[in-house]
Amino acid sequence: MKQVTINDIAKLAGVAKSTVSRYLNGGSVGKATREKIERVIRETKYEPNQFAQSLKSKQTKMIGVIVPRLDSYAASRTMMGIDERLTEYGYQMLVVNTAQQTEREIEQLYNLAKQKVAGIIWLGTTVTQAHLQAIAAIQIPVLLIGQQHDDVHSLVYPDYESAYALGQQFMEWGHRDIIYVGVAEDDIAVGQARRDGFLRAFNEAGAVVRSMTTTFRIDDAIPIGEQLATDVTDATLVVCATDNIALGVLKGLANGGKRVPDDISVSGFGGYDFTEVLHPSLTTVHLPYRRTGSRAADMILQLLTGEATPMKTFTTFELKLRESVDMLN
Amino acid sequence: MKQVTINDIAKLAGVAKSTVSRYLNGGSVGKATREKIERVIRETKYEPNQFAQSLKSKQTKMIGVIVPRLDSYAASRTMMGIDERLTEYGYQMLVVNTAQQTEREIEQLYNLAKQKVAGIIWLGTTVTQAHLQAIAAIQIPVLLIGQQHDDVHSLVYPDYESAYALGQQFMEWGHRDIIYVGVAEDDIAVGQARRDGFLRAFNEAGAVVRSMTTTFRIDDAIPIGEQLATDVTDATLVVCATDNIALGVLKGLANGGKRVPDDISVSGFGGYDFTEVLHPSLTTVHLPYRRTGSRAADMILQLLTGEATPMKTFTTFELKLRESVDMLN
DNA sequence: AAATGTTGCGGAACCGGTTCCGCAACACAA
DNA sequence: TTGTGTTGCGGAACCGGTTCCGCAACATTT
Repeated sequence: MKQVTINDIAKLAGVAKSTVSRYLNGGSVGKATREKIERVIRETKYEPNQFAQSLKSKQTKMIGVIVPRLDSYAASRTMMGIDERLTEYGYQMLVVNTAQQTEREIEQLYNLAKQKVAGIIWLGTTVTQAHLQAIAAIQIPVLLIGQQHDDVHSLVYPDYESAYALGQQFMEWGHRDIIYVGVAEDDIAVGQARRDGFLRAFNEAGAVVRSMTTTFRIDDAIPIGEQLATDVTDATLVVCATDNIALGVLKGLANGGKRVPDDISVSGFGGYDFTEVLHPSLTTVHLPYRRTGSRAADMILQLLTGEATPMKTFTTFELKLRESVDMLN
Repeated sequence: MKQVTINDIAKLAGVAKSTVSRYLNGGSVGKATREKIERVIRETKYEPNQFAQSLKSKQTKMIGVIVPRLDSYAASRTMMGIDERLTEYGYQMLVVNTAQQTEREIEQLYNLAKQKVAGIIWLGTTVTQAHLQAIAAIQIPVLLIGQQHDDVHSLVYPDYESAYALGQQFMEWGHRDIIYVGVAEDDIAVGQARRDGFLRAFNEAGAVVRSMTTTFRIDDAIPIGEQLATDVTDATLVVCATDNIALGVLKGLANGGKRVPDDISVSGFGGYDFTEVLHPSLTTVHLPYRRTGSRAADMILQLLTGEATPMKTFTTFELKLRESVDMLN
């Protein structure tokens, strides 16, 4: 069960180890020797030691992936997409979790660099100076998903545009008294872009909006729904910044005896699979997480080869207009 | 930006590199030299090269985690738990995805061994001879989660017992005409143990059971629900082998105009978070995925140190009796 | 036939650590 | 003073690859 080394191969084939190495890396090797080496390698099932290789080359066939949470739908789907493509190209995905702590993101950037990953895909929530500094320092291609910054290659969701589009749809359907449930602003994409997209649509139509803030956790949104159920309000629609929030709000409303969409409409954002099988099915924006993961893998691989790659790329989106939002007209 | 090496440290501190190495690994070093080395290391921010270390030691501080799918709730939660604990102990998690293909599990066992992970946590679906052979061959501790086999250390969910308990509860509530929606038998835990647990409870009470089989995908369960909605049947309860199946069945029933639990009851299995916020909230069995992940991390670390560890450990479970199943009496 | 170019291959150095071995310096017991 | 243990440290080998350099053998040109 001992490791077969290049020395063993060399000895068995009766050549120098440098020749074996050259054979493995496509250098010039004569026909006769090539065949000898080939045979020995096949027989011994030789596989090069990756540490020895990396020690010399200062590189690995790994792409680091920094995720804020392991158990978010978006992160899972994105990881699937990344992994799929990476595997095709003989790369491996090294996932590191930051448990939503910004400092850990920075820590992990350095850490991944120490581990000599070939590139890093970063599912970001916010971009700070410390991030940029780290990225500049580590000298490794970094691709940012979900947020944008001029100094980092990024693959971004059209949060603003899709929120605007969905908002316009709601306006068209006659909703004019809206409750918006968002998240804190330090998440630029979700906390700001989505909100601003919606607000623009609402403002353009002259709608009344009441804004509230919660977290990404379902549980925190339930009381908001309950509150809304008891409030005396003329609002016809609750617009939520994520599907999870919508889920909590729906629950809260149900707890308070309100029916959706008969008493009030609710929309989500993100397009989790199961939003379709809810009853009522949830109106939301579908973001192509998985495909985005695949594209991210493609892009980081491109960056590795030094190919020209646009700094910023937008993904598509798709409005899922379903039962949870009523047409008033 | 160049790597600082142990040679640099040795030179700067005016000692031999072996001394530096000894200092780093807790060997005997005099006070004066220790302080010199300490200072130099601090000033240069020296960090040992992991490849060089691994090359010599034939080990890494990584634990491989083999998962069938990256986007399953159970897998995500389990990974969280694993990662949490591993991080505490200075280990890293290397996740590999098998996309539900058994051959890839085996491939990955060998692959992880090649990468010299210290241990492997395997979220299994089925245990074949090829698996056992691989595990024996690679000479690395393997911990199996979710399935069991006498020859492999395993951490297993009480699928049978919890299904039996939940089934008994349903019997107590007076359900006697049951539809069971399960998955294929090649998943021992889900396809067999859960089913058998339920069936035992149903049989003991003399209930009538009709069994159906589907996949783990929500979409595949929808037609089943729809079918059930139109069928002329006296069944009062649909028992599903997973929450996802329950979700699909619920949708199908809703599509067919059936109300849950008024017209018919539905139960799930797994205890996904959002089953609680569904309306109606779903009766299910909660399995402690996250904690199990943490325990798995503990156990694999124990195995590494050669500590005695039981071959088989059961986790707890918790019945979540909620709105989706009616009490008939 | 001599000069020049090409190709195949071996030797040695190197990547950055760890570890074994042996020597020198010192303390302590006899 | 001599002998015996410790302790601290340096030198060298080693882990398993890659790469540079140079030499020999052969092919090609003049």
